Amino acid sequence: MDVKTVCLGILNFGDASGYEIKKALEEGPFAHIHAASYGSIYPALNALSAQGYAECRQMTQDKRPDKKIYSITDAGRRALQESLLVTPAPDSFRSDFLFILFFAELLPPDRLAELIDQRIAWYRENLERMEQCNLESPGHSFVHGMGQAIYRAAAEYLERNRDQVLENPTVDDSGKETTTALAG
Amino acid sequence: MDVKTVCLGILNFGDASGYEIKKALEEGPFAHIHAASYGSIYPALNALSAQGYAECRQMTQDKRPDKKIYSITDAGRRALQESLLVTPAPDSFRSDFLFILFFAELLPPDRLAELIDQRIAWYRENLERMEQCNLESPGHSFVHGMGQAIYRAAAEYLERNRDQVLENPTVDDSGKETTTALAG
DNA sequence: GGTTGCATGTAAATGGTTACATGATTGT
DNA sequence: ACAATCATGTAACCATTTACATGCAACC
Repeated sequence: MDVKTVCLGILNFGDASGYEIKKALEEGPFAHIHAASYGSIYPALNALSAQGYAECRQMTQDKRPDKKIYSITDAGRRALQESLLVTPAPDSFRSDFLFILFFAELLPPDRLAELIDQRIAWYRENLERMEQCNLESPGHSFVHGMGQAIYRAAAEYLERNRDQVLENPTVDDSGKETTTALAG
Repeated sequence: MDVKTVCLGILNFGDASGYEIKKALEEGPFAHIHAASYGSIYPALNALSAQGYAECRQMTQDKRPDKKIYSITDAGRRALQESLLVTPAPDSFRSDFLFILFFAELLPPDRLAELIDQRIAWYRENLERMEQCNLESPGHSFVHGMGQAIYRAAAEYLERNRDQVLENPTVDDSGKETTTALAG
């Protein structure tokens, strides 16, 4: 699912500019599903226009820079519908946080505590923002609810196990022999 | 957190070959934290050796291709510890599944059901595999437990809400005017 | 006077993945 | 006979990010 398809999907919800698409992807309804930078959004919108999947009208604004509002076309709607039918690629997930946590024993305990507390705060903030959010479609509600369920579980886990991992004394690994223990 | 650092981290757990590192990343203890392909792992291991962060010894095996077993060096351990102290980049997450679900109304109901059921099965399989898994360090247990908590929440959510989203009649969007509704 | 928000865009660099090349062994 | 597992590596390709370029308005 490339940025072009993502933009098309957002346009299917309503007309938008590149700037607004970015916002939808980071704070709006599509937050945490697929991030993208301006460097990929603007070229994607140009490509969509060139293919006839989107139309663009210029908007001169008062006391604001000009805007380019994109609308999805019938061809675009058809293309979107088609791309929704392909087998979805497996989720791609990368977490520096979890990677670092894996080596909890190698971290200064106060740093570990800071890391976990920041993460709890992040989940809580997002949960709050998500709760006061108007849902426009069944699909939106479903995905939104799933996100909340996951964040709630993550936050609760961190809160419950925070002290346990902090109490564990930091292992002094000098002279510790390394054994291959990667299976399972 | 690039593939080089990830390899270094895995080597800190124990000696391994490139092939074994890949396995650790997809089925082993590091599964679902950071994926990588051979095309990035092998060059990373070469770079690690060139920098003196890892050492390599050739292993001629019986009835198997030769192996190159890498070990982390003291310099490598120091480099790893340093990279664990930097502020972690925000998690990067991309889900075709959630993106598609967002447009549940545009999908054939049977396709929607198939998608959700496959996903539930995926979570359940992984949960089972994770339960019968030996944990080697406090960090490992912590991350592992968090992964389980999240997968359990996701699976339960899908099971609870599966029928609700399927019962919702598919909206016929012909002639529906599009309004900008991306905020919040 | 500095930062944030609005607004669009490009070029270079990055950091990967995919496909290819090779080949023995074991299981179906 | 065919697929899968083990095992390493390269080169071409790809999508996307980062940094740069520009500029006005509002707020503190």
